[in-house]
Amino acid sequence: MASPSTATRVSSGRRRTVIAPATRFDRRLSEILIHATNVFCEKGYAGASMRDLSRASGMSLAGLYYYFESKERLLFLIQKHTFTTIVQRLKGRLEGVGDPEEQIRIFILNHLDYFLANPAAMKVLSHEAEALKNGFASEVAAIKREYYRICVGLLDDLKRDRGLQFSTRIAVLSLFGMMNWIYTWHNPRVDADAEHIAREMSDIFLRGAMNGSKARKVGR
Amino acid sequence: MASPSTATRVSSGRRRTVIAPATRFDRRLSEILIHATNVFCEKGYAGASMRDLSRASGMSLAGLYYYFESKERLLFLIQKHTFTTIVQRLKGRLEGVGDPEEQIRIFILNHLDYFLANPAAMKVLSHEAEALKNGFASEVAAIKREYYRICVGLLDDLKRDRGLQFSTRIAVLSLFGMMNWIYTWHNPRVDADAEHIAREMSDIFLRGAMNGSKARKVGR
DNA sequence: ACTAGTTTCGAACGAACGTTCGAATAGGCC
DNA sequence: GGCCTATTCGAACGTTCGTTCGAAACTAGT
Repeated sequence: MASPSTATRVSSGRRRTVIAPATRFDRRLSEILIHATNVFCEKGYAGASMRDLSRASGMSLAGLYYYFESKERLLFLIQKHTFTTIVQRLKGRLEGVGDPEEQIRIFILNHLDYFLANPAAMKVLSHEAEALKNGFASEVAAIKREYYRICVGLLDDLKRDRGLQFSTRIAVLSLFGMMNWIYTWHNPRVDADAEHIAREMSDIFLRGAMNGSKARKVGR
Repeated sequence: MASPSTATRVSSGRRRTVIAPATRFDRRLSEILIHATNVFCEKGYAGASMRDLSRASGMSLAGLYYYFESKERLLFLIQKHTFTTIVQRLKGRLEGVGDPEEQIRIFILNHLDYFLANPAAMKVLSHEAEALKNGFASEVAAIKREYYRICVGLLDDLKRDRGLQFSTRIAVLSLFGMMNWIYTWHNPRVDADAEHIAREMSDIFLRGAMNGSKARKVGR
C-alpha cells in the first residue's frame, strides 16, 4: 500500500535516513490503509465512522489525523493505490502479447486475480465509486478512464482482427459488470480460484454460454 | 408502489370506505417511497438522512414516522416491492414459452426493461443489498434466492437441451453482473433502449462476443 | 356545529458524527 | 543526560443523526 508520502505533513524535507525502503511514516500509513479498507468493505464508506477506523487500526481517533487530513482523503488514497496497481500490473502482463483474444483473456485474468487477492480493496473500489467528490473524484476517474480505454482498445483490435461488429461500449461494460459483480457473491470456501473463474468468464464472454465447453474441448 | 398497508398503524380495522382501489394511507405511503427511492439512489442508504427524505417528500420529519417506523423499514419496503414486482412480471412473461434460449432472452429483457424503467429503484436494490439486517435482510434474501433459482433453472434447461457443460453458478452470476452493473453506466441520452441492450447482452452471453454479430446476421 | 379519528408538525431528546487542539510521549542524534 | 522532532492521545468542539412526543390541523360522518 501507501503511495509515497502525500499526506498531511508539511514538515522538513530530507526523509529516508539510511536504509529503509519507505519511511516509518509511510509504513504506518500503509497499515492504517489496510485496516481502513477492511472497515469500509464491511460497513461502507458512509456507514463507517472514524471511531470504527480508530478501533480497527488500534490508534486513537485524533492520532489518525496525523496521517491524513480527512475521511474522504483516506478513501481516495485507498482507491487511487488500488486502481493504480491493477493498471500497472495489467500493462506488465500485456507486454509482448500479440493475439487480441489472448490479450482479452489476460485482461480478465489480471482483473480477477487482483480482485480475489485483494477482495476488500476491490470491493471498496467498485462499491464506493461515487463516494468521492470534486478533485478526489476526478483523479480516480482519470485512472478508471485509462483502464476502460485499454479494454476498449483490446476489443476494437479483436473486432478488426476477426471482422466482427458489435457495440464495443456495451461489450466492455458488460465485461466489467461480469467481473466486478464478483464481490457480491464470491466465497473463497466454495468458489474456484481466479484462474478457473477467469477462464470460465472468458469463455462466456468470448464464445458464449452456448458454445462454452464445446469450444474448450475442441480448441485445447 | 405500496404493498398493501403493512406499516405503523395499529388503529381500527375496516379500511377502504367505498371505491378507492387503495386507501389514502397507502397512496401517500407510495408517494413517500418514490421520493425516498430517489434520495437513496443519489446519496446511498447510509448517506441519506431522514431530513433529506423529509425535504424530498415535502413532509415534516416527524410526519414521516406516521407512515413507517424506521429508516431501515423504509428501505425494506422499497426493496421488497421492487423485487416482488420484477419476479412477478418475469413469471408472466415466461408463461407458455418453451424454448430455453428464448426463455433466457426473455429473462434478460425483463430484467433490463424494468431496470431502465425504474433506474432509481433498481440501483437501490442492487447497491444497497447489504444494508438491511436480520429479519428485513432475510425476507429480501428469500425473494432474491427465488429469482436466482429461476435463472439457474433456465440455464440448466439450456444445458440439458443442447448438451452443454459449464458452471451454472458462474454463468448465472456473470449474467447478473452484466445486467446489474448497468446502473453504473447507463445514460438514457446516450445509450440505446432496453430492447436493444437486452439483445446485445443476450448475444454476448449466449453466443459470445466473437460470434455476436455474425450469428445475428445469419440467424435472423 | 359537534365529535371522533386521521394526519401533520415544531420542538426537543440523547447519541454519534468528523474534526481540532494542546499537551504528553517516544525515538534518534549530540 | 539533554534536545529537537515525530508521533500519539484525551478531551472537547459544534453539527447532524434517527427517533419521540404532545399538540395542532385536517377530514368526514352526524
